[in-house]
Amino acid sequence: MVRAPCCDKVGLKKGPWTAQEDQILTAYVLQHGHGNWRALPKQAGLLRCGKSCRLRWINYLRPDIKRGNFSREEEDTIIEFHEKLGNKWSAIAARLPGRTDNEIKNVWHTHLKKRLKKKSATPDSKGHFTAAASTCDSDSFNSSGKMSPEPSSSEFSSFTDSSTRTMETHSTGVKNEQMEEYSPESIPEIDESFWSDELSSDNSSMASDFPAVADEFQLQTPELAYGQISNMMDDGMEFWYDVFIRAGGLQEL
DNA sequence: AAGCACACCAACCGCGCAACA
DNA sequence: CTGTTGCGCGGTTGGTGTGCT
Repeated sequence: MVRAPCCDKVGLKKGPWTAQEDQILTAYVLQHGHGNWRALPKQAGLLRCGKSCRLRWINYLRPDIKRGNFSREEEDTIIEFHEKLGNKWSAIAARLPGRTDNEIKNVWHTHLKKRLKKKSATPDSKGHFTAAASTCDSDSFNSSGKMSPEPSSSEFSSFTDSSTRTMETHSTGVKNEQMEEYSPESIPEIDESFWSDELSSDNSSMASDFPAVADEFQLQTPELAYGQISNMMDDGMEFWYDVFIRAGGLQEL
């Protein structure tokens, strides 16, 4: 059977999401749940296809999304399960709470594949290193047939670069239309404890305001919901605060 | 300073599958 | 059984930032 592409309707928007669209989608999903993705954009007043909305929500807007650099443990988990499962990114993502299949896929293609190649590289008889045949493919080489440059400072320098940029920009739409309101100095630096489930006493005391949010996202506790939302706010995205309030996530201020 | 190549990642595309009428 | 619909997955693309020459 032949199915028309889901985004073929004239008037449906494609490309990067704007902050306003993010806001509308988030508010709608928080209030009503996603239910039927196909019908959601129409009901929410978005000029997007349901597929696009679903992708945006799953890969970016979900409050339990974990951003920032991958820990060594996470990298090892990805490698381990990729060995077992192959390119089953969703299955691998299921082992890494807060990480999306898309993110894992990107990390694999941009970092871990190279890392494995490097590991599997063996010196030839002249003492030169060549990639093992089993892991060598065309994208190791540029058009002129030379090896792509490896990170210079350390094997994982690109992870640091990646996380820094991720924290600074988040997405094209947010960066362009929302994040510009915040100077880089105004955005607090975020350390590893940012994503920890360990809660401060502050979080615990405030968390009673977040049962609805915790329930909505099947987070373990209201404390966790509060922690995640606080993270967003700390990240300079104050407009999320309004979104959650409007969605009924806060009982009172 | 400008141009180019590369790295990164958000988003799109097409397909397969399951549920349902 | 067949066709339709919706969802989820994996592969791919395109835009943007960064670093090098």
